[in-house]
Amino acid sequence: MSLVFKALSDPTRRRVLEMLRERPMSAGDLAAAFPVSKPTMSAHFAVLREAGLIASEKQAQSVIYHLQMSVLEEAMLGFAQAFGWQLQPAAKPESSTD
Amino acid sequence: MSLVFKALSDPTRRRVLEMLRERPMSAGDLAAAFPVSKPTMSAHFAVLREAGLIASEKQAQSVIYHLQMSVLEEAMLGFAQAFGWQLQPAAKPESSTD
DNA sequence: TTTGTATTTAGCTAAATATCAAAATAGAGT
DNA sequence: ACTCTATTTTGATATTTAGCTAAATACAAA
Repeated sequence: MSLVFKALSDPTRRRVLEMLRERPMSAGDLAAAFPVSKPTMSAHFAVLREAGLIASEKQAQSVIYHLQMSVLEEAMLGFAQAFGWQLQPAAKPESSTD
Repeated sequence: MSLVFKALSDPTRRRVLEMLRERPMSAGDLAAAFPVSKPTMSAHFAVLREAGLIASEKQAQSVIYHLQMSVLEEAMLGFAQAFGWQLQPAAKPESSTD
């Protein structure tokens, strides 16, 4: 749980999670969306991975990251419970179905 | 929001919040519940205070801390919303009414 | 005003974190 | 076997963090 909150304490990493909520994305595509170097982004991915919040699969040269929604949910549920809140998990977002 | 998650990333600080959910407590009483020095606890209180999660009032020699539930709620609501969850806030816990 | 109790600040160390540029690795394609 | 592209690792530096002891502050009480 500490690892999850630590991971969430950085705005870049929170934004990465939000982006991955829409769809899986490659490390490069994610990195391109932020004003920091690719090695720095790689380190952020590592923090998220170690917290269990994202997972990766290799696809040709690329590394595709995807959100592990269940881990995020469990951490939030666990915490919410300690404060007597109820959290109802969500439907997946529509990937701009226009 | 980053400050809140940063504050929550330490188990001692999370436990402090849980204890303050039951009732306001003095710095000393809180400190006595953890196996670290009082200055260390004071630093934890400062982190929680800067995140807005607790507030203090002076009472004679003591400093009484209390939870700012609304700040915690708002941070959680904000985050939950970004992931499409619903969070319903809670009743205050019974302070062992036996 | 001296003493005692409660809490914080100061000053320190060790470990962790965030960032970068440069080098290394992994795969595909030529 | 090269060469390109994508990503991570390495090595360096700066900052932050968690912890400690000792000193300072705040207030009450004697």
